[in-house]
Formats: sequence, C-alpha cells, structure tokens
Amino acid sequence: MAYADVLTALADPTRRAVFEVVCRHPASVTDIAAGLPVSRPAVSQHLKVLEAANLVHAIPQGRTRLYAVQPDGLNALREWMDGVWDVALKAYAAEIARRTKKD
Amino acid sequence: MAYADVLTALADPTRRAVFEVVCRHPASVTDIAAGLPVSRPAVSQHLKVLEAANLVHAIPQGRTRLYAVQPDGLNALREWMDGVWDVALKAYAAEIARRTKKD
DNA sequence: CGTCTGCGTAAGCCATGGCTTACATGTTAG
DNA sequence: CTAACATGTAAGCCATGGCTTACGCAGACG
Repeated sequence: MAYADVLTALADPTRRAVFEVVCRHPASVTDIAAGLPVSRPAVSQHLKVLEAANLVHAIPQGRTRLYAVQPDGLNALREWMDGVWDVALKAYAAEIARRTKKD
Repeated sequence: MAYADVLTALADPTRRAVFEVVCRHPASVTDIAAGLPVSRPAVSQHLKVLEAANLVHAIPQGRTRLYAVQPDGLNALREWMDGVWDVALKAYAAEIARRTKKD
C-alpha cells in the first residue's frame, strides 16, 4: 500500500511545496524552510512524511542533511494509476459489450 | 491546480474505495454504499468531491444517478507527475554537471 | 573542551474534514 | 394524485493532523 502513503504525503499543499523544492535541487532543511512561510520544524516533519513515502531521501553531510528526490514514491503512484486505468478500461469495454448484446 | 484537488480527493481511503468501485463499473450511490462500511450520505459526499476533481461524473437515469469514471482527473495528476519528473531529471543532470565541473 | 550551528522530537493548540442523523427534493409507480 | 424510493443537503460531533514553541543531541571550530 505504498501508493496510499504517497497520496497522503502529496495531498498537503505545504508538503507538496517542500517536495517540489527538493525536486529542483537537493537542499537542507534550513534552506527549504527559508523559502516557505512555515517554521523549520514544520519542514522537518514534512520531510519525515515524504521520506516514509519514499519520495525523498536524506544525505547526511557533516552537520547538515541534504534531502534529494527518490523515484520510488512517484513510481508506486504511477503503477497504481496504471492499474486503475486498466480496470477502468476493462469495465468500459465490458459495458460496451453488454449494451451491444442488449441491442 | 486541478491536480491538487485530485490528490486531495484520492488521499482519503474511503473515498479511494468509492472511486475504485466506480472504476470497476458504473454504480448508483446506494449500491456503492452497500459494499462499504459507511452510510449512504457519506458516499454521496465523497462522490461530490470526486466529481469536483473530475474523477467521476454522474449520469442521471430516472430517479437514480449512475456514477462513472472520468479520465480528466487522473490525466491531470499524470501530467503533474510528468512535470515533476522532468524537473527532477533536469536537476539531477545539472547536479552531475556541477560535480564533474568541480573535479 | 566549550560553543555554536543544524536537525530532530515532544507537547500542546486549533482548524480541517469525515461521519452520522435528520430533513428536503424530485421522480416513478399505482 | 398519493405513496414510496433514490438522492442531495444541513447541522453537529469528534478524530486526525499540521503548526508553533521549547528542548535535546550531534558535528564543526576556535
């Protein structure tokens, strides 16, 4: 159920903003918080959620921690979307078949 | 910002369950609620959110309303994901270039 | 070895939102 | 025309979670 965590993580606007900053380039917690209207601990908490969803990962560098994008999260979401899409297509085809049979 | 509504809509587990039922085949509100552990009004409210996110659409049939999948919502989400992916790739390439330059 | 910086964590506050019950609307059947 | 069913909506309750302030901890630097 990794895609569920990804959806939950990306649903929050602030957390999405954090994620998009990290997407542009690896950044430290302080740097990310500097460009957002929330406090540094808030960003830290959001990064924790994003990390749990495999959307980002931390790279300890001395006393700072650089956060960078990790593909796994978005991949899980994409795979779930593909599955849903497949089910919807099959259902659509079945619906068409049912109607033509009825005619 | 359509993708934001899609993410918010799909983040809730119950609402995702409603959506997946509708993906399998068009269904009425009562039918959907019968297969879920929530009341019928709850399902109705969830369908309202899903409809606002262009994930489903209603087909009035007499006194019932059949809900079916609509591709727009998932497409908006996919396009946003593609954009994010593109940004992440560019950032990764830039990072590589920066490091090789430094060496 | 003390100090300062960068982060994570805990506790608490408060808004958002999901759920239920009760009610209103509209459509079909008799 | 009345009865009954399918649905949307309103009001209210309560849990989840996002934010802040305060604190604890590890790594660099004189």
